[in-house]
Amino acid sequence: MSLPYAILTALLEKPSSGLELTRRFDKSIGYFWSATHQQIYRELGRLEEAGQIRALPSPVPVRGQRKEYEVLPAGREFLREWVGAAEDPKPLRSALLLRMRAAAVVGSAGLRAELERHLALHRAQLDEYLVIEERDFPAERRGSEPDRLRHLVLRGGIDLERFWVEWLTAALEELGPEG
Amino acid sequence: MSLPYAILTALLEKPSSGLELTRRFDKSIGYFWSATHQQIYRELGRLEEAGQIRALPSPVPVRGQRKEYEVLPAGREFLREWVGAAEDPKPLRSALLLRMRAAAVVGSAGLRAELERHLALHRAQLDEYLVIEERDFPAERRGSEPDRLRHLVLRGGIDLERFWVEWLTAALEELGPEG
DNA sequence: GGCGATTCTGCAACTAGTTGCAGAAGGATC
DNA sequence: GATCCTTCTGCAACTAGTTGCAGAATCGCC
Repeated sequence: MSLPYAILTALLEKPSSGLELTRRFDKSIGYFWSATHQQIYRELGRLEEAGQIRALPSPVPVRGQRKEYEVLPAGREFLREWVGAAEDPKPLRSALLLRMRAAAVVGSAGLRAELERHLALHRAQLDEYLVIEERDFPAERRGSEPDRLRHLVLRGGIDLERFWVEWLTAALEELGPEG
Repeated sequence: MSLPYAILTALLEKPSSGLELTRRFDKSIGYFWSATHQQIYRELGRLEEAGQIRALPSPVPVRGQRKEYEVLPAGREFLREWVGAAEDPKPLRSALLLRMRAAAVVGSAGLRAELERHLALHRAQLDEYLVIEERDFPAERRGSEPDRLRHLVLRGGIDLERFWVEWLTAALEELGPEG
């Protein structure tokens, strides 16, 4: 649903082949909209079909050969329209909150270890974000408008991870040593 | 993926028919794992098939007639195991953060109104949660273990909404009056 | 220059979630 | 007692996302 827009954004930031995109979806843009290489290849096909991107001319267009894509004006316009479009937030789906609720009914046996594991994962992700922030958005320099927007996005990621770290910490405290 | 567990939890809290479950998924348990009536009916069928729930005996088992389901011991055990199982957090997918990133590339025209709309929605959800908290978890009373876990879940919802309210407020400030 | 590992692209088949619609039951109204 | 509206259940068809695998190109190594 948002995948085509994610791909257009990524390609505008830098024209890429399918695999390059896949790698960039493992970090950077993928922090906020993840995708597998399969989804990406399929969507590249659709976007090309729709005339929103094109493969840079290459000698032999055969299977197994890398194709670099760039965004066409129609694709840029398509993305521009989406930025201002109305689209309701998707309802929350959190397996972890759900599990806690299940634990209230059938008991919290074994939950503690799992919460600790998630806590470690979220702490790691938070650290990763903080490194990126320090590298790309140093405190002193007040960047351009695009820079400030990108920083805002990263800030969102950071505060979301902080939320999870805090919630998990509180949950572990509440569970006590046995849970 | 988590839907069967959500349904088992809901049915353990109270045996219900498909439609009752659907209504409860529009609030309460559905705040953390939403589902449409279609998903619910299909999953009820599967769970019954698998011997984890059963329809309470009714005179005429025909189409169009309400069926009330209850959880069988196998279903309770199935849920209990899931509570302690290892399951990685799903990567984040936020269309809103993605859009902000797209705005950094193609401009933020029209985005402001959308952010304001989302802000209002998140504020409303937050208020809803706060009313529930006051009703079900008054400050003075320190509840039982299950109560405390349920409160923790609600707290998660509350703090997530607070996060969005704060992020959206910061984003609107950053965008300035034109965006 | 032949061989094996890796890179890059993609097909096929699957599960999860969504949307549109429709039929049966039962109550409300005249 | 016929008609209409609502409730409840469910089928069918769709879109989105995931998983497993496989073929072609390329690169490193001997």
